[in-house]
Amino acid sequence: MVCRYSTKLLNICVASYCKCQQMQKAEIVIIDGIRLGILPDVVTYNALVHGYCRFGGMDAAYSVLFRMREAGINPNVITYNTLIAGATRNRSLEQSLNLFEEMLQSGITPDVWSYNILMHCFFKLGKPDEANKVFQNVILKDLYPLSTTFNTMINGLCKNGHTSNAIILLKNLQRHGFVPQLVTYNILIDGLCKVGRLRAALRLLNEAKDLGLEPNAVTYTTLMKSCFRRRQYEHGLEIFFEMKNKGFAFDGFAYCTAVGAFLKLGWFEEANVWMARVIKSGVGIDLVFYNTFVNLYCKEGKLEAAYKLLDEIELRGLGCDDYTHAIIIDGLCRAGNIKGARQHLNYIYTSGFASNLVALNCLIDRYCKVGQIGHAMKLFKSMETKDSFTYTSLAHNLCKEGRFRCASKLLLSCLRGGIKVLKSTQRAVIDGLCDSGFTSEARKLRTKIRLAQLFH
DNA sequence: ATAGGGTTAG
Repeated sequence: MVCRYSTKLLNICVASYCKCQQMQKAEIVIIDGIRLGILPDVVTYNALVHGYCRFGGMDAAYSVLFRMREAGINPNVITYNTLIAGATRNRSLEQSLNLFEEMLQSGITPDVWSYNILMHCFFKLGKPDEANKVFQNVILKDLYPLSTTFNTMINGLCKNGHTSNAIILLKNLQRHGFVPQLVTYNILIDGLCKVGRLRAALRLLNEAKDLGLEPNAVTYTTLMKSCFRRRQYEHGLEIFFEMKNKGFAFDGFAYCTAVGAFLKLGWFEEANVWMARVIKSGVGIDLVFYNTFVNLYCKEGKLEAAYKLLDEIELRGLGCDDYTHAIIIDGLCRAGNIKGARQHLNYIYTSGFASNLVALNCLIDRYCKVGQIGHAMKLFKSMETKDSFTYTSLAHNLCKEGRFRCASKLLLSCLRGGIKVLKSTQRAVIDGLCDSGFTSEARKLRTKIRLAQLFH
């Protein structure tokens, strides 16, 4: 009895250390406990698995699974749920599916949470149909869906480009007695903002307020980000300071959003001040925060400092991601070191990274800006996927050189790929064609752009 | 433990 009680205390200790990124201290507490005769149980190991999934990477989490089996403790459904969710969070989606299979084969019966996590994983894989199958399965089985189950569905639909269906689902659920929570509203407000349906988003915000739900930090960050996306910086910053005045506990999300805006505006002093405040405030320093910091150094031209941060990211076991590398390659390009940028690109390819569209776009843009359009075109032709950024960079710079017919051809292939062309790019090419006497070509291009928009 | 944050063109 005494021993059970002690294990409970141990678990509280371990869980709280794991929560605040102090994995080493959590391990020390466990060792001290064993020395005193207090043995860790499933709950202890589950807390460790959870901590490592968040802060130490999946390999560290798997090693806990190994350790607990060695100690004669069997993983339970919570262990697997934590691992599956962790793999999903760490972008190892295939591993999540394998783990689910492994759980079934170990004779562990999945619970509602397992299915929620599985749904979430399918949505992240871009397979809404598979997620929906799981959803139907939960409803048909004798498992009671939780409000989280519905929120996961609504969120997944929004993230997979089916925001309208998400709204329809909400209305249907409401007819069956589902009471949306603030989370539900936050999900839909963000979804609507991202597809540009601002008025609908504000309607939902008011609906939430009418139900007595007070907007929280998530709501504010969502609205702030939506302003920055539309380049309404003043309005976005107003929301940022309103958050502060209302006494919301600032977290990394709000800070990174605001600093991102400062960088876009070129307000480096402001960005530095806020980054210092974040570090002082003691909020968890995660990969997104690091990436924001790397971006700040790159934009200031402090590449040495940026590289030091990359080392720190790896040292902490967070692992640089596509964002980090795109930011550093852009930084090298801006510093005029295209050779270094290409070397870094080769380096990430040999480290097992897939092709990085944003980094390639940065290189193309830089080649154009230094007048090496030939190099830009060569890179362009080697790319399997392109986006609006790729075409915009090339088209504008071709125009600058007076090569309007070439730019026109490019826009047409862009339209064929179903990629939108910015109004300013259209104008640059069409006006250029007109001014250099290719009036009929200009007319043809305009017609084709309009036709493409009709079918969009 | 379902929601918000970080990269590129004009």
